Amino acid sequence: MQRRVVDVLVPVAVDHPYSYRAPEGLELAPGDIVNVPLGARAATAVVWAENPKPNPRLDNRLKDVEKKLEIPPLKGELRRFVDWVANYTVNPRGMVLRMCLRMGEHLGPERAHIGVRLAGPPPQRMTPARSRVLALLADGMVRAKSDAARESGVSAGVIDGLIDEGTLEAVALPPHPLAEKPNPDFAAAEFTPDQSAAAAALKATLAAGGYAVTLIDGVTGSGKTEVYFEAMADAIRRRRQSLILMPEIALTAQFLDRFAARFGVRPAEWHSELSPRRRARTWRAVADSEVAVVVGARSALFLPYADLGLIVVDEEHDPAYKQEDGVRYHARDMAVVRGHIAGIPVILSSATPSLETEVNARRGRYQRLRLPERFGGARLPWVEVIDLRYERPPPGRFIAPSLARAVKIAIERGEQALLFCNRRGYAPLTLCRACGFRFSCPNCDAWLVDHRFRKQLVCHHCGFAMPHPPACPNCRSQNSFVAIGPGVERLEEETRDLFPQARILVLSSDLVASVERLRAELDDVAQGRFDIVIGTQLVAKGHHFPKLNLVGIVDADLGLANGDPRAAERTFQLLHQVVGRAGREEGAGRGFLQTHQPEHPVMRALVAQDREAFYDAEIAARERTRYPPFGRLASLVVSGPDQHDTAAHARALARAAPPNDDVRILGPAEAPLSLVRGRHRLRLLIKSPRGFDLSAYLREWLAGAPKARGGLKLDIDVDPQSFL
DNA sequence: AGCACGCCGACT
DNA sequence: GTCGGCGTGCTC
Repeated sequence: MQRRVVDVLVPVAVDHPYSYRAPEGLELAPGDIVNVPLGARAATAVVWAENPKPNPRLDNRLKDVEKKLEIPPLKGELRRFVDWVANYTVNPRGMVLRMCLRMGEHLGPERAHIGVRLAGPPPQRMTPARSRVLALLADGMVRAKSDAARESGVSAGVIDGLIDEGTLEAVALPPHPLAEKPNPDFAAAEFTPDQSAAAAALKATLAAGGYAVTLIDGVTGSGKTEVYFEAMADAIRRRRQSLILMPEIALTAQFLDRFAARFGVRPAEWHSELSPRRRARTWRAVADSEVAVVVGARSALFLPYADLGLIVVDEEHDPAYKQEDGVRYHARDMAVVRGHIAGIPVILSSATPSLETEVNARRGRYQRLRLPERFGGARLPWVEVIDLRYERPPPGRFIAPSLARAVKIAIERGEQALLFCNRRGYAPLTLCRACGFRFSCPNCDAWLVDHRFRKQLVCHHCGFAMPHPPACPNCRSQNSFVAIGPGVERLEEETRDLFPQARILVLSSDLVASVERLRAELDDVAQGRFDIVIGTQLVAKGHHFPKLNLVGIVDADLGLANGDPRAAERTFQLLHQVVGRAGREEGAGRGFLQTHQPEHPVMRALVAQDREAFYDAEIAARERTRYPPFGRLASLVVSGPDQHDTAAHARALARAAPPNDDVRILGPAEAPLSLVRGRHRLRLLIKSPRGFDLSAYLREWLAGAPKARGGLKLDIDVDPQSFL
């Protein structure tokens, strides 16, 4: 007897779907989510295709689909996206599918919420706790059991007791929705003429329908968000879903409030810190069209939207959009792909677009909407350079006198100052004054960073930590250690010394106890409860601090030192963003850049506020060197515990590369971090012309290359963003 | 990614 | 003699 066979993509590291028999009476179509036996276990997987003539060689090995889940099927749109991402990033399709199915194993029936209401005579024995409950419920209304307990200050046991006595009645509550429907007309925004024009253009793009990419190119504080909210309002009116991608969802409390101010309710959130239950509910609600707007981190791209109508990528230039482990993908680029596949508009928003996006806008592939002015007439900060070659901070100090004076004036005026230093800890290097010994990580090719708050020397790459030893491990000298270079903790010390009266807050990811705590601290800053904030790049991201009028960049050269082709672009974007924190509301902001190279194009562009000149120069340089977006790159990193084995494998890999006139292979060479977590790393860089199918080339190469085994590992990164 | 199978060191 | 370490390979 012949039974129907379907090809099912399983969420494991295989590229091709497996064939399963459909049990009698089970209708299966592509996209259906099923349970299948897989080896010794069961897996939740997705029917990828019908299979009218299954491979006869598999005949006796075919297993049955166990069951079809009562979940909306994955749309063809999402399945094509999975195929596309897997192919492009050179990953097994199963691993990409797995990202779509990350809803946890909590998709069972919703846990019933129980409510209680007054339903019978008072209990035989009355107690103070019981009377408080009865007083609360005297109005006869239904309350959730947990609410009733909390509001009357009793434990849940008291409520249960009253239910047993028949005084209260338990009633099933309908599950409360994850997110209320946003109201597109809840609050009309007040717009500048530029904003109105941009919003109108976006609405026209939406009305025209179909795929289109629009760049909202507006200075910090110009109200880009409110502009794309108008497009979103239209999407809501059309009853289609919207996705807003954010680089770091944990820090977006203010954003959620702005959304609520415009639409009356908060949007659904999607990020890694959701509890399993909430994750499952959100996933399901997105698939069921119960959620109209999702604000999420990059993984939200892989949600099973019932009817996605608009994608927004906020701060599209942000490096956090690049997923650096597992399936390596760039969420901005994949958002554009998803928009293309779904045939819907994509909005990219930035004050400092990525070079890729800038080039696409200049070529007219993307529509550009400019918002050149700050909302409410606020001016962009005035930026000046402090040339550290001439104006030196005192020995062992990092704040130049003129910056210190500016901070003093700012806090005397009751304004806030931000000192930016993109280095966690106290000092990036500790050495022995007597013998020159430097503390380095035993597992990595990196210095140990002095963290005085934790009282440890810490490796930022592997987490290795050790207490400060009393004497130099090399020469036994006592008290001979010197801290070299600044970190935020050291700046705090210096700042407390300079401004003993000031209220100072240090914001650094390693000092953040929890997301909630961070949100509270950011709120404290916004409320003016601190005078000086010292922070790493944590402070660069979209927070609105009304009283902040002064920004000092302590080490503007920091990001320029490494040999990364994107170093200048990154530094420009980061410093621009940080400086843009100043003067968003009151008065005119000022920014100071402490630098040893004031003539560097990045510094010049920031001081002259001449972004175009910077892009012109950077685009010309990329064009000359054939770096992205004028050529393509992939990186293959071979790593392993033994240096010689690793190097031998990297060389063997290089020898196996198919000859191709379009492709240049550089290396293997020691990767910039040649040792991480005890693993030696060698890198091959593959350069090709724009438009060349690097993914196909890599697949062909790897199919004929020796496999990495014996502790060796190969990491493939198509379009690498960071060279570290 | 799991999970089983398999081949080498320290234990009841 | 077995228990268990994790390296290797397969999953329709």
